[in-house]
Amino acid sequence: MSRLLLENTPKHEPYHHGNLHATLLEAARALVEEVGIDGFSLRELARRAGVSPAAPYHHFKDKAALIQALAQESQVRLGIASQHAIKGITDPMQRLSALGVAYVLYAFEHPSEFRIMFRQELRSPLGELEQPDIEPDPAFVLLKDTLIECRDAGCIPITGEKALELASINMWALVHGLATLIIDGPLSHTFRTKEQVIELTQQITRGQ
Amino acid sequence: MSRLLLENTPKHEPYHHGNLHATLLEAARALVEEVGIDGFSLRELARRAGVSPAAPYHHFKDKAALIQALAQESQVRLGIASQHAIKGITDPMQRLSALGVAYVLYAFEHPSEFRIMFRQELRSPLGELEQPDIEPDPAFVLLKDTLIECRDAGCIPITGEKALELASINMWALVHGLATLIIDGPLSHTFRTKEQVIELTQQITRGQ
DNA sequence: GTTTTATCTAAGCACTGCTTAATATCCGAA
DNA sequence: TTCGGATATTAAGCAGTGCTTAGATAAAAC
Repeated sequence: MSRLLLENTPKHEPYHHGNLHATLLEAARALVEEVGIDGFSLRELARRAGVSPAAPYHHFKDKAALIQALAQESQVRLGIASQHAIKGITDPMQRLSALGVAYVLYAFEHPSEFRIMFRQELRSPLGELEQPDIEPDPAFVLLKDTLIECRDAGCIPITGEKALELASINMWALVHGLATLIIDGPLSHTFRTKEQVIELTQQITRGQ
Repeated sequence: MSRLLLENTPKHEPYHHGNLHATLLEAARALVEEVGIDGFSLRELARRAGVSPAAPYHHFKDKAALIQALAQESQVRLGIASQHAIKGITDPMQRLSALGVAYVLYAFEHPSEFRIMFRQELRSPLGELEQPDIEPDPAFVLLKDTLIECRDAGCIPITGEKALELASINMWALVHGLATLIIDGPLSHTFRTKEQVIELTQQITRGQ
């Protein structure tokens, strides 16, 4: 039983350095948030983890693979944050708005993480088609589900599967664009505080 | 008279290498489009321009400054493309839609250029507050103007300056998010051809 | 023709990603 | 208990990078 549990989590811990794989990811997250994705280097990461510059290459194929892993973690975190945001809210439209705010807020509070999630160039350096499975973005799934709730409750007129797809793309593009403009674009000068960001997002998503 | 004209354009051309400043920008644009922003290097650029690795530093403070200049050029180009897109169209709502399509299409056809325009990290490496003036994005100005046309024609109910600001942010975020999701996000797998992109954008912007 | 100014190069420093070969540590079997 | 094999890590080095400093070259100004 406990054996099964151990086999489930593929960590070979009590070897040399403890669990370097996890340590690297953790340190990488902090480093990226500190110096940005362009200032991020594997050597500095190794330095901070207290290992040699070559050590990370035994846990990640290359720099891009590590960043890819980081991006996947962030996707999960964003999904969790989204679920947290709608917990306790019953009205479908309010759930939808809360999801939007959670999305933009996550970008605002973890800008480097957010950027990494949408930088395809970083992930597969030369189209090596090595992505094991196109895992669906959990935040997007949640958004789509909530949109269905809204439709079923009669709040939004959506007829047909295609209209649903379009509506979800619409909503996603809206909050994603808002997030990008706020953290990297011209809106960054105007909307600085968390409260301003929340208010703007609510106003924008309400208009839908 | 012609002297005045020459003084207007600050090129000191017939020196050493001809006009290296412009040559560098041109070659940089091609190089970035070819290898992406992360694969772009000043040394390779110098190589292609046929000058020494140190030469570009006499025309641009550093790599970030060159990319900044490139981004500014792209902003102008996007503005021109937008103007081109609405030329001849009189109906305000159709003009608005055409603007949206032009925006997304520009991103689709010049993805590297588009990314550069929205990568603040690249431009001022350590917040050196050296940007001379916050020049307004020409494409955004055009969008706002067209939105005013729509309001004045009675197509969209907008009351007050603040509502106008919100509506333009709304529209901008929508097309910007769409563009980002198409070139860097999950929609890149679904929407591949120019025709697909145009159709999607029209459907999305029509829903507004 | 000389001086001044603009333009470019040569050489080098510190850093990077990544590879190859050798080394340390642990685990399980003889 | 020893030992072989798998696991984890290091050392050393290559090619490439951004950027700086000092010097060379050519055009402009006088």
